[in-house]
Amino acid sequence: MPNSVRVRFAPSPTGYLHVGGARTALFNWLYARHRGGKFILRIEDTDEARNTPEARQAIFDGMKWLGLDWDEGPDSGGDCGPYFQSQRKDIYDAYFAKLEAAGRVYAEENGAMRFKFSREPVIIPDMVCGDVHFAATEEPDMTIRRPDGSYIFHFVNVVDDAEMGITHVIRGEDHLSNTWKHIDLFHAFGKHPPKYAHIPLILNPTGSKMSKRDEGSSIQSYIDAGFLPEAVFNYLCLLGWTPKGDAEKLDREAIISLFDPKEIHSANARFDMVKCTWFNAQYLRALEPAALYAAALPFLQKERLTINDSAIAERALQSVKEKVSLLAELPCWVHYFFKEEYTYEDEVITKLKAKPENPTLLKELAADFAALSTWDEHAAHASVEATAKRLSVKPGALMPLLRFALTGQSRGPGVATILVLLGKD
RNA sequence: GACCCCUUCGUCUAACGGUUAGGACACAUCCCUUUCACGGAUGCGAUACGAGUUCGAUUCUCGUAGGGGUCGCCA
Repeated sequence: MPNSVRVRFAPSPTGYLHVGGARTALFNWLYARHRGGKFILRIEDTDEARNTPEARQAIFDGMKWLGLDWDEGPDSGGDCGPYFQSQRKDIYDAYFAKLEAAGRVYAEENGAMRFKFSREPVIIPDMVCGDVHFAATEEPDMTIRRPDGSYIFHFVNVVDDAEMGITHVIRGEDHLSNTWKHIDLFHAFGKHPPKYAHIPLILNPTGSKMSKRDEGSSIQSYIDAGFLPEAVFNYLCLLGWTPKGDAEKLDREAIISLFDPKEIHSANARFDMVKCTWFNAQYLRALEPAALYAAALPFLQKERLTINDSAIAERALQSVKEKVSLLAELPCWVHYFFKEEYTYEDEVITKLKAKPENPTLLKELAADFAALSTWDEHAAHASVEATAKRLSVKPGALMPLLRFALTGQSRGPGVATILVLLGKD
């Protein structure tokens, strides 16, 4: 059976890609993929004064990073283009003419054009909120065209949804109060409105709408902090929707098959960076060595660490991956594997100086290491224990000492692992 | 102000009208352990308030309070 679901994400390129917008895109994308329908990206750039190329790029980059590919839209083409509203003036003019012919518009003194509301009660059947009733409005008629001939959001949004054959509008609940205006317009065009699903908003930890200043509001900030896209994808899905069953960590395919917009909650959710970070730690640990290396490499390079041996780097990263939550934390856990000069933590210096016998102990360890014919973790570990026995000290006294001397840090991977990766010399 | 949406542990949430109200994150304690972590175990912790319907309400209805949103020649 041919599937006719067509959904869209329609951001306006006036800032960064916001988490709220990203989740709206995500839910639309999930619904399209779940139903085998089409996901369309449309750029709502009718407000020339506020649009920027950077913002437009941030939308593309953010969506690609999250893996939200669009079937129709910029770079993808499609039968309903162009997908930039700034390039669709002819279509809007034609639709405007229909309204004019029907006597539904009139001019202001300065040339702005208003749409005459039908002023009838409206019921919005919403997949999330149920039937939402609005009494006949007493608001003033709405402006749909500026004096310069450019069109306003409500008008272009409806025209494009009609023109592009959008079947389901999944968008933030902040649009619910305006939806009756859109339905009024659909009727004026002689079209059936699409099905609506108004999804809850993402709130900051204080409980108000996420704004630019809030941590995690920009998708770019996740990229910079070293989040994995699949972790953010997973976490965002769980804000306002719960899949059947107990599992929370679900991959893309599982979520696609489980997703059902009827299960979307109607209450707003607060953003929790701690839990989002926890998801990232989970995904990080599940990474294969090669994948971890690939993901971490840009962060290592950013700290100017030069990798001569990628096999060693893979193993080094592997040895600390369960100690961190974000990729950006990795460099300071592994930097001593990649450079000769590194600073010692104050705490470490203090401890090394605390016991005068330390230099002697280290020399004894080195002597025993030198006698080894094989150099692997097992041999290194056994050697340390033998040294301890020979000197009548606890291995537990030697291990931290070695770590301090070799890494300058008080924490890290197992000492034997460090020894092997660093090399016998 | 008018209208719209919403209200279960601190947070995200589960629960055909019948459960000791479940899980996850966080937090605390313990175990594991050369460090830091991971992992395992245990604990802490909620139905906003008030009525009504019902044998029985987290669940249905109404009211109150609180939170959020919309009322632009922004989107």
